[in-house]
Amino acid sequence: MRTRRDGRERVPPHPEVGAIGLQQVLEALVDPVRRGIVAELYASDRDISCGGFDVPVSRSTATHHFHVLREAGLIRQYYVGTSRMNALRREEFEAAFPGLLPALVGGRGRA
Amino acid sequence: MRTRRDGRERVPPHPEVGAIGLQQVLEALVDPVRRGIVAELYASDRDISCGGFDVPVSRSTATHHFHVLREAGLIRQYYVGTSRMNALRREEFEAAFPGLLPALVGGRGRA
DNA sequence: CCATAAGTACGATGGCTGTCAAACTTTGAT
DNA sequence: ATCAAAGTTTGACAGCCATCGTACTTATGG
Repeated sequence: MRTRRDGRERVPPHPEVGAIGLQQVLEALVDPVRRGIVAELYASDRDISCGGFDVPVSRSTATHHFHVLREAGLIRQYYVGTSRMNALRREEFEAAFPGLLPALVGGRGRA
Repeated sequence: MRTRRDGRERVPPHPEVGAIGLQQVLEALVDPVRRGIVAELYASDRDISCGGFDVPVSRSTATHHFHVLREAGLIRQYYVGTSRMNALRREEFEAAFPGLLPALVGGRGRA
């Protein structure tokens, strides 16, 4: 279905990575749960549904984290059936913040 | 003087960078005031006293920020007279967290 | 049509932390 | 000896945010 009862789009808008500041990105990635989500996506070559992550929080909290990550330009979300898929915005993000993702969720350096 | 009334050393101990986790580092660098301090040190080729930074907070708050940065292994502090000098632990930190400092306080990428 | 699966939205809550002012300490200069 | 400069420490406070449970929505399968 295209429109919903409350009028909101089912897939919320994604900001352009170029319009996002480093502060917002850091506030997103300082949370270990969110960093874990991004790390899983970074290490994977395919998109992952919200329920497909190994997160130690409730579903509603997980939704909150995905929201923050989306608003920070780190992930793109789209629906497949009832599942919401998450894709890492790799190249866009790397262009805007060079070296940041590798340094934070790449394998090199201390954890 | 070497020992103080309360017995504490005037220069508190500095942790080894190898004993610090990424989580602690990010919690230190997510604060814009602290990131500004580190950015000033990163762009400078000499150490800077606590009062020599351009920070928009009170002295006691600044002290708190320097404390956090020191505990996160980002700076080394030593006294010169009444002034407390701050040195960026550049190489040590780069070895432990490759690329992180340049990505966060280096000039490249979005602010 | 009904049940189930997968998320979302909303309110409430608890803990953390950045902030400041005030009092204090140490050092250096007069 | 005093005084000023530079930081520190402590306590208090306000705002934020991660978390959860509950209720709700949407889509799919029988």
